[in-house]
Amino acid sequence: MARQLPSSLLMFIASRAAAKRILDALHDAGFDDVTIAQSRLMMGIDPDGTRLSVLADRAQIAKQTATALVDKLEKAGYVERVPDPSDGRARLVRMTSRAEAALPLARAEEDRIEAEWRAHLGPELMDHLRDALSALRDITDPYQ
Amino acid sequence: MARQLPSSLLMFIASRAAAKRILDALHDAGFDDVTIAQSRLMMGIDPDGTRLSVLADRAQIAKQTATALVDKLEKAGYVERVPDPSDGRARLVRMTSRAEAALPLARAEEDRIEAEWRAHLGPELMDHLRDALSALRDITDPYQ
DNA sequence: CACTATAGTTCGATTGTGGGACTATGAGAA
DNA sequence: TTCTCATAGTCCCACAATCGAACTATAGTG
Repeated sequence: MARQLPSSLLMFIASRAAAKRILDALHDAGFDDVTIAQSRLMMGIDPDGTRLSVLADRAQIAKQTATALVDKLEKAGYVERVPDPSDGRARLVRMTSRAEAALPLARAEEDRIEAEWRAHLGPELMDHLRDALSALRDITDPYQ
Repeated sequence: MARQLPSSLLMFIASRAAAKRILDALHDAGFDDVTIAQSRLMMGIDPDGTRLSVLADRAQIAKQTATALVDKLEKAGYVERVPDPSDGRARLVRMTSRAEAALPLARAEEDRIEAEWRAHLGPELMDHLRDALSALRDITDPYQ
């Protein structure tokens, strides 16, 4: 009998499948120049814009990496950098209308996945899953 | 009120935290030249060795990528390539004693994480989590 | 003012990734 | 047998992601 796969690996498998589906949905809708890492960073942007270092923290990447990702997102027209009025050193990364057009598609695909999972597991087990994952965040997410 | 994070993102957060801990444990034990992608590939190797294309399927990467990863693992002394007696085209990727020395450490850290999660969630919720994740694998893992 | 901390960028190197083309071997059909 | 096609793996090449280190500009503090 094979060894039980660790929970973390099972999570990895499921989360990768979901990420791939969301990215495919975006690509199919014409947003075909965005990558997984870029979309992950973009999901951290607040409506009024967010500093790059905050985005880096949220995505748990170095700020040099965030700079590179924002460079590409900016070149592709998804975000723009505007001065931060409250601090001359900082700039706010803000979504453009292009990103705001893509966002509902990503959310819709997320919701679709969530619904499929609920249908597969049944409502009760799915609720347990969400409870467990939310609780785990306390001890696995340093930047919640 | 903030939007609920999708389950898949919560899974991503937790699985990344676990992967990082396992990798750190290996590094601390002197296996400091292995990377996450490499260890992920290595976990797919059967005791008697596994073909490269099978490893690529299991890790869901292209076989060129698997070739590159095996090259590095081989150079670092974790795996070796031996001819496949049943097919002259194929070769079997096999763990060396170095990899077999690292494996229990990785498993121990996995078990430790699993135990901590269980302690944090309580046994009942943890069981529900495992049930849900195992069931989800049916619809998210193309190579189970 | 001087000193230190912070926000962001640039440079350079490495890893991971896959498309395309290629070689060698196996398998099956004529 | 020979021809044809499929498969296993590799090589070449380009690009994305990543981060350490060093740097510039601005802020804050005594």
